Amino acid sequence: MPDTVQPTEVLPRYIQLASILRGRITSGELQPNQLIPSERQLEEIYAVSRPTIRQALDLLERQGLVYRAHGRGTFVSPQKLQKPISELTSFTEDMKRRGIEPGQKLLEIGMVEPPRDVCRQLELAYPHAPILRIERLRLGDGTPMGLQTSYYHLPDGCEITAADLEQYGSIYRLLEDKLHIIPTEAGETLEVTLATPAEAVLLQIKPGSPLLLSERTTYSQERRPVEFVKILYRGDRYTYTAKLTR
Amino acid sequence: MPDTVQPTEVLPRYIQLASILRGRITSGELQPNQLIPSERQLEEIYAVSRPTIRQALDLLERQGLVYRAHGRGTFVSPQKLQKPISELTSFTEDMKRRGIEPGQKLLEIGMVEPPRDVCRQLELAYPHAPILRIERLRLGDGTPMGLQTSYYHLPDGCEITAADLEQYGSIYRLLEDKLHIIPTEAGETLEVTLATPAEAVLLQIKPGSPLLLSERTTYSQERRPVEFVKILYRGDRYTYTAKLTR
DNA sequence: CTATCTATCTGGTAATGACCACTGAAACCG
DNA sequence: CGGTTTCAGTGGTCATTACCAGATAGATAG
Repeated sequence: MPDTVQPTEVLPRYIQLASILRGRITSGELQPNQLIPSERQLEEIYAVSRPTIRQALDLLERQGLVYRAHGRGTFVSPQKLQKPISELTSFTEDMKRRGIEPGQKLLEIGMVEPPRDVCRQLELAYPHAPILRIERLRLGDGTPMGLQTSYYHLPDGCEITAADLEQYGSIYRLLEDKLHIIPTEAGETLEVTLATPAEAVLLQIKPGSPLLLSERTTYSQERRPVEFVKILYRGDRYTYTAKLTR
Repeated sequence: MPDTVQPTEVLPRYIQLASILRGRITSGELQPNQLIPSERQLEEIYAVSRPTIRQALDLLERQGLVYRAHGRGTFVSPQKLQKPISELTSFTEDMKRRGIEPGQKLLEIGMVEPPRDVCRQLELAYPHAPILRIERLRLGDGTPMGLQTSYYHLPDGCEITAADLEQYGSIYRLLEDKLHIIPTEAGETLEVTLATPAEAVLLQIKPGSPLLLSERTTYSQERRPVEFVKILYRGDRYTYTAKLTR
């Protein structure tokens, strides 16, 4: 990691500067609640203007790495909540962050006529021509964690096959790299249900066991609904975590 | 709502401008996906400089009201997700937003020695001197929705009594107005549990019914843990909603 | 010695000017 | 007519300058 801001770099200076400061924080050089150099000092240290400094600090503040106090200075946040803001992650990323080896078992993939509730979430007319449906068993360290059913409404001409899914590993990576669809926003709801016999078999639990049902609609960068996902998590295995800000 | 930006106002201009634009969007004057005036046009319309315009638009973009496309312009977001970002709300606010009349029944209030898990969340030594504990039954339209146990670690000399709670209605309002503690950040986890006999009686459900257990630690503006809350929601009555962004 | 004032830090807001990168449509050329 | 180039307009980045407002410590007056 360079410790100076290079005008020649492709990345904007404020992002470079944010990376440098983030590094100094996560490395432990700057301790929690420690006062960091003032904006005018940073101006001299890194030879960039104050608006740029402020843009970098805005970024770090939104990421929860620093907090500012008018008249006193800018401080390093206690690392506790330095994690994501309210992150949009895939199951795969989520598991890795918890130190659990993610896995999956493809149960079914194909084109189906979307049911009414799915049409509503994806803002489609009902009935609607078949769209992509994927049903997967999600594994954590080899044992079943959840049962996921996803529907994708893709632009015309786009296709996802089982082979693609195999190759990219993550649907999100596939969406981004191949189809240039970048999920940027999602609405999620969580509620409690009880396992049906069929679900119980797949998840290797008793019928009637409590499950955490997550429903998520994901939107592309143009705010079009792209994906609707239902995941049934085993109540005894899974904890949902979020970070809230005001 | 004034439609010009006044330098004399107490509020910063970029916030005034954001309010004006927000009003034009929520009133329906600006339709979803409609192109709004360019930053240079807004500069003339509202007689403020471009950095101020951009600050206002940054705000609206983070709030999900508009989205920007490099080289094309700024557009109104479809209102679907115009709701809060990932809001830090109290049970009271939450219920009101759903159109349900919130209510509560105070079960117990007093100073107790915090158990180990509470100490850990509030970053206190264990054992620790007694701190404030409040146990309440949360009602929605008069029927039990959840059972809430809260612990507060307040600065020396601060006190909360049952009378205070009655007067202010919301603990958060009390914290802000009386103690000048503004909750700004919280970590929340959600998981599934089953009702114990005691809990079942209070919530008027059968023992063993599935519950949604929410645990939240709230931090003040100085990132000190202030509050630790456990809420057991009735699984058949409550749905948790969140908005995620990347 | 205490309480107040003030100088001077801090971050917050704002204007001005400049250049870059991306987009899309009009103008151009084969 | 069809494909290409050009260019004007958009948001993205950055420097410079200025003043305001909250916080704090040292100077000052009581």
